[in-house]
Amino acid sequence: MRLSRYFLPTLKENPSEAQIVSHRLMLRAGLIRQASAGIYSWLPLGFRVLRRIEQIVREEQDAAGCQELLMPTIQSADLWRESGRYEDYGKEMLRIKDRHERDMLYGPTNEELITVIFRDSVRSYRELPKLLYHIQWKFRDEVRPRFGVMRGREFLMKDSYSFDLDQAGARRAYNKMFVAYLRTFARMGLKAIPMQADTGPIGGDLSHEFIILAETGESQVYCDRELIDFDVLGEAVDYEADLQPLVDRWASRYAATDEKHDPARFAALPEARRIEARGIEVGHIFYFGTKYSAPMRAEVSGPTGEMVPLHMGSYGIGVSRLAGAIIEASHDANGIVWPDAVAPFKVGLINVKADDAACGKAAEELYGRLRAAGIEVLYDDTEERAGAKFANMDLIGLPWQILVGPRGVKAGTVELKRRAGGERAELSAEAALAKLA
RNA sequence: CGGAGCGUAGCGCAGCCUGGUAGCGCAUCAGACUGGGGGUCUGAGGGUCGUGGGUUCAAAUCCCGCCGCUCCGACCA
Repeated sequence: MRLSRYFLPTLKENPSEAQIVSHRLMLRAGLIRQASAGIYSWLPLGFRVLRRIEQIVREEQDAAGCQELLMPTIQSADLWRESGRYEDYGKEMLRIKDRHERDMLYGPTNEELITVIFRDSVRSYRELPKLLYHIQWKFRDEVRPRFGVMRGREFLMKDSYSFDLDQAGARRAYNKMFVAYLRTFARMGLKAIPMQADTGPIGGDLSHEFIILAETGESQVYCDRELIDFDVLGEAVDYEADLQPLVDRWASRYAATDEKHDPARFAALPEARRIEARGIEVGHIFYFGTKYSAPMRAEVSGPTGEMVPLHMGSYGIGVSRLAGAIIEASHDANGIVWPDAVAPFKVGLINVKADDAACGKAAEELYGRLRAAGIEVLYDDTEERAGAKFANMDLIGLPWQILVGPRGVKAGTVELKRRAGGERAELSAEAALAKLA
């Protein structure tokens, strides 16, 4: 993509409404624009990031045997009256009326709808277990939206739902999601730590929040430092095998949010291993048993012929929140530092001297070769001065930069710069291509 | 839902207290000089001062209502 043609409105100064670093950088780097309080438009560069994140989530859900579907954003109030949550949910639920004065709502979550879909279609235990998910916009009318996309009212969420005959089955589904979540966040370059958590208004008795550590986090968290070095991507996972040992390896270490914090257990850790920090919740998994299936009569015939209410769990990842959370975890004084896996482009190509014919030719040629090699490149072919280009490229945080300048063109080299760490190397265009391929 | 602010050009802000018809920096446009970390000079364009009402000879400025946005707390993915 040529920057001269790309819609990338970056800002030199910090917008006054943005207080935390990820929000400031998302506005400055041209990723998002605010539409109203807690509601954002995603501009081309931001949307690319959002789709990257979404795709990683999707791949890991699919790998764990979860099947994707898509439910609507608007739901009928009747559905929620059936579960009893229409009254309980309070003002956070955006209630609307259609032209026939029917009560509708913009879905804050989808337990009711998925339960009905499942109830109406599945009759026998022999069709279990099932794991379903979708990635859809949600709306929760927060009293106080803040921190940009980290606590918006409208947000993109991946929510999965498991259906099992009994608690043991639900536990297996829970474990699958537990492991899938570890892998999902690790692939995005995040250290997400599963922590025991309150189940909140959704109910249930088994729940972990996945938290990444960041100064601007909204929750106070406590954990064992060794968790940070656990590697989950290094080993192959067989989702059909017993995942309990892998889950236990994580779950047995101390890690808890404020509400579940046990000072005595925490104090038992050696001091050097105690981490007390702020955290951002990027995922949350629940087992909630028959909380919805019982009142909504979502039952199947069991092995002995009797009707059995389904044991369910739900599993959420804040997809749009992750974009902000990743920036909170990965930035420096000059801007965003995208982890490779979620970067909107892999490399930014800069023609350092816009009016130098030889530079222009070399840059154009390299741009063509990068594209031919299938490498996603944003090519700054504008007339800006070198300094402005560098600052802008650092701001948007692509993992690699290639600088084509008069010095290198003479010597037959380009400069390859790693955004994270800032290491630079002078090498031939071929070598740079090989390194990025 | 309690408390506190803010709304003036695309962005960041001054002017308001003490009323006299709007200004600065950046950005934009034109030209020149420049050319490896947001450059310099010259010139130009761009604002119903959030909105409705009131006071006044006169309102960005004073008073009242409304709308929007932000921050702290409570709440929450």
